[in-house]
Amino acid sequence: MSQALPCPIGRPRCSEVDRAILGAVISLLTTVGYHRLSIEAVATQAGVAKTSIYRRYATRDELIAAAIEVNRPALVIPDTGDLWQDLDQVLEQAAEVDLSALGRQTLAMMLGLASTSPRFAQIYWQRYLMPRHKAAAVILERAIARGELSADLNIDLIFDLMCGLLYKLTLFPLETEPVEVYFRRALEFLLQPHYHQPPQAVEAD
Amino acid sequence: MSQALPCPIGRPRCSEVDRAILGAVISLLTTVGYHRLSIEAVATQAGVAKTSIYRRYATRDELIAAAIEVNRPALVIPDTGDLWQDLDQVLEQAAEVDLSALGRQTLAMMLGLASTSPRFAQIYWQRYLMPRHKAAAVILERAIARGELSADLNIDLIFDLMCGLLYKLTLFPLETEPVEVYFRRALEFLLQPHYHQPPQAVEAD
Amino acid sequence: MSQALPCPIGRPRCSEVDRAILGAVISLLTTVGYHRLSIEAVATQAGVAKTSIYRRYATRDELIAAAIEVNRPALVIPDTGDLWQDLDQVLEQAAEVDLSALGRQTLAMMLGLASTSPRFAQIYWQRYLMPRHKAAAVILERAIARGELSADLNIDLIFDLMCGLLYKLTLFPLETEPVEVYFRRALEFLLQPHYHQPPQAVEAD
Amino acid sequence: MSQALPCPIGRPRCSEVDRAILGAVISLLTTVGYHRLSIEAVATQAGVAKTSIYRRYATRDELIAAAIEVNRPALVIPDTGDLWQDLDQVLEQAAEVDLSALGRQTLAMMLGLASTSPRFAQIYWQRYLMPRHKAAAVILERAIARGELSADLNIDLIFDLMCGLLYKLTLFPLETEPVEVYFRRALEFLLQPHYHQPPQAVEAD
DNA sequence: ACGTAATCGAGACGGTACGTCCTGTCTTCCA
DNA sequence: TGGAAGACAGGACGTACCGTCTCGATTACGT
Repeated sequence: MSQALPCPIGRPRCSEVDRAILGAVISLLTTVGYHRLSIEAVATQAGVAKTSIYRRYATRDELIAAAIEVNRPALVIPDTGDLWQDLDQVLEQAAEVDLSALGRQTLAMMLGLASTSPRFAQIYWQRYLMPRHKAAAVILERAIARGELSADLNIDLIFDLMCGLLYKLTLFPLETEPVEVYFRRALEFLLQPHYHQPPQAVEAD
Repeated sequence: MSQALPCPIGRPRCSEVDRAILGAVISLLTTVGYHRLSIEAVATQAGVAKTSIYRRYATRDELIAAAIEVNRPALVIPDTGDLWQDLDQVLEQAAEVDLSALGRQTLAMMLGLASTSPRFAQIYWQRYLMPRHKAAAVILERAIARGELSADLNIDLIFDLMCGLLYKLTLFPLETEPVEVYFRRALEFLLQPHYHQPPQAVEAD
Repeated sequence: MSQALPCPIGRPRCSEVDRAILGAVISLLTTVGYHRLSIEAVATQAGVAKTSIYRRYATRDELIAAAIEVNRPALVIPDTGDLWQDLDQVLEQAAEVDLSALGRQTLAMMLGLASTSPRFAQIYWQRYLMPRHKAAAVILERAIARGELSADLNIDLIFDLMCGLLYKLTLFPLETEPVEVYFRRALEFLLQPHYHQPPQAVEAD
Repeated sequence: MSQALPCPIGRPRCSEVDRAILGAVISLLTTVGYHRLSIEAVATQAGVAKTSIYRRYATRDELIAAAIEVNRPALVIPDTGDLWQDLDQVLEQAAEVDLSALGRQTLAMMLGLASTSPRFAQIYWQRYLMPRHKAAAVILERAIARGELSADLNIDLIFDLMCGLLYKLTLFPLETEPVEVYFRRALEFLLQPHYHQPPQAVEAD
């Protein structure tokens, strides 16, 4: 839409300001959290006028969405040729992203906002969930193609279950064992009924 | 502990006021939602002085927690003698509770607050999760005792997965089919490996 | 009115409480001042229930009036036989009373309240001003009788002038010299035209 | 000092708001009086946000001081060439100012606040007292220069006495005669010892 | 070189809600 | 009945942000 109108008459926006704003948002998100993040504080911390924020973002949520958007990590779909090597790499990425301080803040925030604000839910859905869903599908379908998994696998259901598990563990962290281990066990449990004939592979643990 | 000391010196609190406050909170939660619920509005709607609210609850969150606490539905653990009859009753209860307007509001709120406020997380954990976890355990263990399921069932994992699924579907409602149906399918999928026809399979671990 | 009804059915009032209240008022008057004196604070400091204060005094001003009433210093009218010895004793008394911490507080308070509250003005008038006016009249009339002053002296005017001077100096303290000295000079100036050497001047009026 | 820097960065203050605020203060002072004047009421009556008041004035007293400051009447020093014509004009001005409803309110307030708040005392001293003191000095010195009064006149003392008398009569109004008459008699009494040789001028009354 | 037009800082403005403090009344138990 | 304790409705406090606005100063671009 409106293909980046190339004739921006008037003084162009200072990209320094852009960066300062989003940086301040990230900084404040990790320190005071979503609820206590005020635009006034962002302006102060960024050394920027309030007007410069309101000019760019219509609402507080839009501002925050933009901030976490630029900090969104790249998603790499592994292709090692082996199901579990692929999955382990995915789990590793997830651990990096979702279990950092900012990552947990972000995720928790998303959970809180998704229901309230359809707009937020949509952003999260498009930017986070869809790509990961697609990545999961790619990996699993490759495994099916290789004959590692049976074709009757319900990818959607498994994705939803793992995704929900991430939410559950984000809100109520485990105390007994590292999250990554628990995650892997869950994944093994979910995939186990679908291993193909060479059943001896099941022992892998 | 401190068994409700029965000699509360001074004028006793008016229970009418208690009810008015919590009622107003519930009412406002369903209308304007968590974020826009102001204590001022609660006081007005309840026909009560602001001080009477602050006297009872130290923070807004405590107030809201109390309000949804009293509106918490009773949890009934079914015992029909049949696994799937029990499970269907549980699912039905969950549908009633979690998919009503207030239920979804509440759940979404909890998700959003649990990470922010440890206090909230704890309340939710103790009041909601623990009882349901226990209920699930009871039902499944009865089924195991009856020989319907194999004993190597990982109840915790299955509970976490279902619980997470609830979160996922709360945040991102399905459009393809009713939630209850999807839930049931998930449950079937998770329990399927544990059906107990060939008793000799039990040793596998 | 209602001459101290001697049949106080029920439990008699605890005079300990009376004293505690008035003491707390005086204490708070000198520390936080009139404006910031709250009944709540009086109750706390006196170790007394708010009710016990309201039962005794209808308004805050009444309470304060009562407190400074009991602390009112006795007025002694000197009679040395010499005009200036009498006056010096009066000035000394005034210095003690009006220039102490509590005295200045009280006086300033009275000045501030007299205009606002007719009731306060009346109390001050009756309890403070009238007695002092009378004392002044007694002293000066004795001097006239002794022939030290001429009889055409306008006592009222001189009293008003000295009284006003007290107010003025209370509000705007002198920096150049001690108040007592200034007062004495004022008095000398006011009485000077009335010294009585040539007795034939008396007829002028 | 700091000569009114003419480059006030940021949006300039709306002078309309200034006027509305101070107007409301004056209005409320005359109606409800000093003690019951609430900032909330000022904001409401002025049709202005509370913040706009707090932005300008740090305390309630500062606000009130500013309000009566702008309503301060101009002081005109008469110069008729005759002592008593000058004095009568001054008395007339004083009567107008100090005996109006607002004038009495103001004066009473000043008396009450001067002791409590040094700030208030200073304002009153600089804005009210000093100018009037100077005016008195000018008039009396002119009279001395013209030979109407003797040079040994203690202007400060006479000013203090008259000033104090004003306070006294403000607090305790006369009932026997108009204030102006009493004032004039006091002035005559104070100046009488200083009339110069042509003693026949004394009869002026 | 000069107007046009947008950006940026600073901060005023009308608002809403906050959480605290105090008021004066009341209700309850204990002595 | 008096007194201690404290709940209650209500009012104002002073503060923090909200989102909008009005400024002067700056920075580009097309004449």
